[in-house]
Amino acid sequence: MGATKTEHFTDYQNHIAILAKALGHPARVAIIEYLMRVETCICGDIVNELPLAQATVSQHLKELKNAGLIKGSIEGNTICYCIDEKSIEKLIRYFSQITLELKTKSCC
Amino acid sequence: MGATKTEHFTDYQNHIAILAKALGHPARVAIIEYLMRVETCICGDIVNELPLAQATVSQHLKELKNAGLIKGSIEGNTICYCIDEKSIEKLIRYFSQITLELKTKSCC
DNA sequence: AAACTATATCGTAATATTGCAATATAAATT
DNA sequence: AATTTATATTGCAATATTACGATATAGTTT
Repeated sequence: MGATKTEHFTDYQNHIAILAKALGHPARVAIIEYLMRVETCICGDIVNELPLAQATVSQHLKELKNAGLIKGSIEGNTICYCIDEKSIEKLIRYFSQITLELKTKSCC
Repeated sequence: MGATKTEHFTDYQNHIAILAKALGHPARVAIIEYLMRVETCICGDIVNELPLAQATVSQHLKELKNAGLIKGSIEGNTICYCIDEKSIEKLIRYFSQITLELKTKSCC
């Protein structure tokens, strides 16, 4: 025991959880916000932006990438990381559906 | 080392991360969806809905509650858990802002 | 080619999460 | 009051995450 029992849940539930989990760390939230702010994708600066070691930032970027929240393309020496808008939109749709559904219910 | 360095991030970043982290497990996503679906808050059934032991479900409920995603009110013997709409709306606002900002950028 | 720069990976320690059986608590029913 | 029902807590094992120094990889510059 100890590992998440993903097999008991739907693909959709697992996917939402993966996206949410990737955003479940303030450093990764900060990375997303940084990528949102910068005009160009000069992404090496992410390390300088964050109060974490380069190895740690690289690991966080990897997790965001694995979750599909960002995508990175090699640009010579550097790597250009960008937010994958589609995943953010999926989250918006999901949460919007929840609030919409809640309007029809009378609870607490 | 090993623990998240929350002190280096803003309250807002930490709060978004807390909300996202709470949704970062398929069981908790399933709980939210169940609470969204049911008309009344007969919430003891959550245990029956999920393929997890009662103790595990209780723990997941606690985490959702700590994050502020759900609220529970004691109803005699049972407890009535409900989604806290405000936290979902906060997430919608947050992600909407991100996509809005991205429209003004040209990236990847 | 040697040195430099940017990023990833490895190894590892500290900490957190997941899951559950067993037990505790507390209200409801008999 | 004893039993039942609903939920929470405790304790613990398995696993995952977080963080970082050290090292690897690969493109760039000199």
